[in-house]
Amino acid sequence: MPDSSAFSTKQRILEAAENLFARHGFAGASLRQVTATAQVNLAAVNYHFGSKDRLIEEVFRRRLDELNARRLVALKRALARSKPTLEDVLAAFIKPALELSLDRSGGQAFVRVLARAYAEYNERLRKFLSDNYGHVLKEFAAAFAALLPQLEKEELYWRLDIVAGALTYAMADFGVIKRRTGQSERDYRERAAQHLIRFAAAGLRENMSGEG
Amino acid sequence: MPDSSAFSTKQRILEAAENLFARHGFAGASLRQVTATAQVNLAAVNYHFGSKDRLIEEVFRRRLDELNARRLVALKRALARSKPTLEDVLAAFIKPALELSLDRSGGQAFVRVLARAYAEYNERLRKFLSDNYGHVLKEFAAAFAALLPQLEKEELYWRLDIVAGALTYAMADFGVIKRRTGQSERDYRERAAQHLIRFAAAGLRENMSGEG
DNA sequence: GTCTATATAAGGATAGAC
DNA sequence: GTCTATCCTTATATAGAC
Repeated sequence: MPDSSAFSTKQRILEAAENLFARHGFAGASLRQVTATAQVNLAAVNYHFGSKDRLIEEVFRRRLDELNARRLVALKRALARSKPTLEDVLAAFIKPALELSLDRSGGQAFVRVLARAYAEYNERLRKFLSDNYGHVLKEFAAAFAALLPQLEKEELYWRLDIVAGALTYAMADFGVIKRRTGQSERDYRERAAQHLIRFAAAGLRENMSGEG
Repeated sequence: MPDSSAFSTKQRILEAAENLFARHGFAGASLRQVTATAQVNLAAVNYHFGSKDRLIEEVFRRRLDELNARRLVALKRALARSKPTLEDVLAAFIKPALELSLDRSGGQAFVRVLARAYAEYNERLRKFLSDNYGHVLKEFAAAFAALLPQLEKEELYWRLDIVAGALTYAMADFGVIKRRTGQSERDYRERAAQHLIRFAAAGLRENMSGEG
């Protein structure tokens, strides 16, 4: 019984990998660091995952399957209202990510891993994410399009790209804001989500046909 | 005369490094790849820069010294107007980056390197950037604060964090927007900058004391 | 399913000739 | 300032015992 924890070897590897990928990137974190942190044998990674690339994919799959399922449920609920607003749709996208980031074990690290992925050009990883989760983004884009019918498609996509960048970084908490003393992590992050939603809604609604 | 180009060994290393760091990240791009791409000897990196870490810093310094100098000049000009607007200050920040991204050699790669840096936790790199260029961000923050006096400081910093994320990713062109056929790179990027400015201005102005 | 041991490649860095 | 050759470390991956 070599384990020093109640979790399985596979689980511990995933958790260690998530943390180290968040801190050092995919290329920067080695399997030796991962297995040492997880307190498992080096060979266990290849036994359970086959390769480093497949370990990376599993780090995403473990969280994204549930995250995106929740987003789609929330989107369906939002659109079922009599008068869904932009804020409703934005919240359907953001709040599941907020909840994930508050998850006791590793959620916060994972949103940083997501931000890393956004900046990666690795084709294998991009294809994996696009193949498995691209349909979620498509559904949200359609919902935004329905709520902003006056916008040309190209205009809408511009704005959604901007929103995506803002979301990715804000959720990953790369910024410089200091928490107020005594403010809980949950309060802080809920404020972050509220700010994001209002900010993004204002930008999406802005009428840009007028000149500035 | 082993060079196959008119540029010096040092220049060629910097350009190759910039490109490879943009595509593969700092850990993901090896010095062997860099020197092979630059068509110089492997040992040249250590001779000219001392180490990989210092090469990374020089990749930043080469572009950021000028970029941030231009930003400060533009900011000074914007604030010298009789009634400077949010859009003026945003443009002072964004347009120099736009110009850089249109630079013939490597500017586009560099804005992607910047986006990589944003996601890095590497303490040495963060300290280097903060020590050398932090004062620029402080000046812009002060200008925004003066234009948005009704906002609490924490509120303002929230929004600037969001803007920073949006800018970083949008300038790095990580999104999915397809260029219209026949649209030049310059036209495309100038549209991007205009969108960013209007979007960010709308979000910064939004009155969040009301409930949504 | 987990271990040790190792194959094999690639990494950063340097010594010393030219 | 540039080269070759090499040191030493670290990397991913696997073979085979338990």
